Amino acid sequence: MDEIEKVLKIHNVRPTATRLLMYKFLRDLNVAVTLNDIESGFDKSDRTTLYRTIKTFEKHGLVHQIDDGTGVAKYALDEPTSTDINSQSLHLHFHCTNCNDTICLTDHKIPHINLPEGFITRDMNLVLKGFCDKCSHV
Amino acid sequence: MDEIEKVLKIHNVRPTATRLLMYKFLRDLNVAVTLNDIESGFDKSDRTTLYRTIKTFEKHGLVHQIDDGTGVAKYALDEPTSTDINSQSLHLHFHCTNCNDTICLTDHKIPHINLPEGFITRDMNLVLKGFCDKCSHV
DNA sequence: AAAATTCATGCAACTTAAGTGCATTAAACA
DNA sequence: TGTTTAATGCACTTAAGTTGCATGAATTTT
Repeated sequence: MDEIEKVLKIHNVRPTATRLLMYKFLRDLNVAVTLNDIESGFDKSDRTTLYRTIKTFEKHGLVHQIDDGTGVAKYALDEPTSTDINSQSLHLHFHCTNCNDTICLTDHKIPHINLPEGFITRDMNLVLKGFCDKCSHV
Repeated sequence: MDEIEKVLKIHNVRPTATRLLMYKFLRDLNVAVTLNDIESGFDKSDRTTLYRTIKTFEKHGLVHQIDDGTGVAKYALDEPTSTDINSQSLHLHFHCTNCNDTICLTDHKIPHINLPEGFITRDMNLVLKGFCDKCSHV
């Protein structure tokens, strides 16, 4: 059985053709993608199907959504090694304002923040903006 | 002359009726508001005018836009004491997933992050999510 | 002060992304 | 095989953001 097929099944996602293709598509990139990016990579499939596919992935912990401030949702594969759902979201993201790429800095965790009395933190989102390694020395 | 009128003029914004009202509206809140929130607070004005007004404020450093992950842009007044434009954006924001309020934690700055070689940071956005002080002890 | 210019406002329309309803098709299971 | 459950595709809707253009108000120039 295919490797990707295994991953999907482990996460309780039925391995249909579209899903296998989308997983491969995401895996072969190292940047987060919008639904439009995905759409451009697939000739056949309908936009709605792709939308629902990525949402299915998200619900089952295969991808996480990233809000980089551009106003358009992006998605990136979770680390396959991760067991804890919440640890995924606690890494930070870098958004290059030049090439518009957004990447996961998975080994950069968000530092702890002390909040005022009464505030309970359940999740955090940190996006750094600037020039990525490809765009900084141009 | 009105106090608000002075503030606008200092920032090179002509103090029209709509602008004075919107400034007062924002000042009397302690949460960030969406364009819809603003619209609800004004019977008379047109949506476009309010949109352009808040964008004018933003351009002239009177407000900053906050992206709290809800998908809708929010705005909050800058600290009037600030001289540096960039220091405004470096405080962090808290978004309550219960009441949907988003507030500026102006005296909580974003800690420094060491990035890999080649990355240049120009801006950062940190949003903590969870329960605010009003919603946590319910 | 009148004319000219610049800026603000209001209305309509457009764009883009996100999301839903429903019928059809495919897969899984009893 | 027949039944049920899930996935897909098409059409349509919603919501936020944004622009074009004509009108109205304010500021500047003559």
